[in-house]
Amino acid sequence: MEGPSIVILVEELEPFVGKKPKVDGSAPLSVAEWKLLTGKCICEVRSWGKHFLIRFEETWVRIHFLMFGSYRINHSRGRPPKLRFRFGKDEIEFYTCSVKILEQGISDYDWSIDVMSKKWSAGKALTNVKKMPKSSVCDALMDQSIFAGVGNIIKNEVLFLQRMHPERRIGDLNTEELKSLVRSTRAYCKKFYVWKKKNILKRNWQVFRKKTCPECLRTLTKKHTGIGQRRSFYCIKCQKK
DNA sequence: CAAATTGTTTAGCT
DNA sequence: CAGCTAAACAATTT
Repeated sequence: MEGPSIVILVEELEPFVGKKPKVDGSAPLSVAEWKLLTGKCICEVRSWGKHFLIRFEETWVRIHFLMFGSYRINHSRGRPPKLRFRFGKDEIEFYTCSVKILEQGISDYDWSIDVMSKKWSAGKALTNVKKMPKSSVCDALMDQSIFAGVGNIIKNEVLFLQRMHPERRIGDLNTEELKSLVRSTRAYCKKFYVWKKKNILKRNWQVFRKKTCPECLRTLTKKHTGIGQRRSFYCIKCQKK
């Protein structure tokens, strides 16, 4: 689940803000931690990168969906959720996710690196990315301390839009190329959000899980790239090293 | 149906 | 100690 999807989740939960759910689930929280959520109302929901954040009065909860996480609103999967909120006839279930109580709240979050945030800063992204000249662009884009919210789909699509090879080194790019990469990443995240909401995300994928380059019709290369060894789909002709 | 995967954390090694 | 690697986790989709 990538950043834009979490923003959509926030919107879907807005109608429940101010309400007091019955809370349960199989998440491994201590008795004391469960107690922090029971009988409390949801005061606020927000996102930071791939983190979904819920404030129960004085307590912040962080849900991270990792690779396989999902959620359902009034449409249970019929297996035990990690976390469940029930409001009268409405229920929300979160599956296969990590659930954490944030002891020190959300004061440590830097909103300026969240690609979906109003406070996002292109300048900061540029400064941060320049600090890792030895890294491949594919790793830089996936670095959550620089581009919080960017995942493997966004990485692949942005690199194709930039006609940039995933294994190019940050240090080999000039400032204009880096600026363009940073801006394109933000822009694509916004598109991802719009397309996902309209349910037309997949049909807009250019290279992710695709076989042929939409530009030259050559067969795309499929390779695990970078330190992260995440799958990259790219065209060796259109995306030069 | 086997394989791949919208991801991160932690332990343990060099 | 910095930096890397393997392992663990987990369930749907292709």
